[in-house]
Amino acid sequence: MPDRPYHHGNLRTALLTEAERTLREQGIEALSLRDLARQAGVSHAAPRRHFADRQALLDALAETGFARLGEEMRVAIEGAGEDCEAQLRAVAGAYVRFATTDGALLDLMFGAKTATRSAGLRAASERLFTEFGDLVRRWQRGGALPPGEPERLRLLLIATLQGIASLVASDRVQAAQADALITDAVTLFAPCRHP
Amino acid sequence: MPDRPYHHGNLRTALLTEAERTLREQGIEALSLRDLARQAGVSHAAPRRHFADRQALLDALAETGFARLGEEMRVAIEGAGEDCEAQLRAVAGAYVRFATTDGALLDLMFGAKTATRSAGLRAASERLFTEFGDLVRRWQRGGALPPGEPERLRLLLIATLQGIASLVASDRVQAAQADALITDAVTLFAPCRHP
DNA sequence: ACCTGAACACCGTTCAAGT
DNA sequence: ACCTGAACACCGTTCAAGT
Repeated sequence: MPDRPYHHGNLRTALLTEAERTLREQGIEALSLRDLARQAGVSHAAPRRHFADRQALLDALAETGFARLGEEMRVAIEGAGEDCEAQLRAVAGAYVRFATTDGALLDLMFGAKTATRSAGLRAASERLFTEFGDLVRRWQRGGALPPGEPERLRLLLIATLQGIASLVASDRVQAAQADALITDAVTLFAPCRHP
Repeated sequence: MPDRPYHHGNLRTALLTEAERTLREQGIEALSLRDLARQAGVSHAAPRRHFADRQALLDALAETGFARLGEEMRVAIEGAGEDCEAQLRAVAGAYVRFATTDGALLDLMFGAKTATRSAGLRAASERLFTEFGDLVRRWQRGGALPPGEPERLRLLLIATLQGIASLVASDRVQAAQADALITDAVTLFAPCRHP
């Protein structure tokens, strides 16, 4: 008589949750399908039902990463009030916080050739990028960003945030330095304000 | 009678060269010490003399990556003439080219927690960052960058370049888009030129 | 100093079989 | 539909021994 039901019931979610934690605490090298199966209390072959291979699990992790980053950005904006520059600063802060706590996950999200790996991953990534497009247009109207083609400005903004996040995640920039970096970036993007 | 000498003679370099190629052509998942040893014609335990473990090889790869990126930047500057803005554009172009051809290597160079992994890697990374400091000061004098603390501007410039490179390496931005992105970035950094 | 060969524990993946 | 258990090929790492 087994002390757990034959069907786990929620194996896919359990694997992803545990994988995200292992990734955060021990890095990607420590992430193994067999180990995850062990921690979930299923056989090593069970994950195969939910993820075709290890790469599929990593893709799914990146996918949820994009969704969570988007969610945390929205929360940051809501807490920042009406001022566009404050919103921009808040989004940058949320992005940096994400990089600080989940640097290895960010690697999975923006690693080489990640854009076209799976349909779900691409879709999640594009959702975030589309959201940035909306934000850029709003912030242009509010005067926190200079005029110009929103699509081009959007890519430049994402690149800047991702670059700052990359420096933070790789431990080349500390928390205090990151704040200064965000300030400098916001000033740089602000329409013609530097002396 | 062996058809090759007992001592390889140049195993460390041979392993690194082959590893860089495999990384470029097949990605990091395909990189195995045993496979590299096979291709070099030595036993699977031989690489141990030169790299304590797999991570040490990856660190060494990242280290040579920083050296090569610096070298390619210097070459780009020399080919750009005296104009500071042309030099800035050339450096950005070299960085993007590096990201295009060696995206997986760039992941190793800027992945989570890479800054403090080995002394050699940290030193190589700091050499490139120091070089950016010199460039920023020169470009500030030449009018391609706004005045202000060079150390802060340096980080913002590196972040922007690294962010653009990240979008390129992950296939979220194509070559033509990358050119536009560089143009926009140079314009953004140019002292008060946007309308 | 540098490399070999055997050994160990671990992993991803496959597949026939079970519930 | 979901999971098990055995099997296979591969890997990183260790170590006594060889040249």
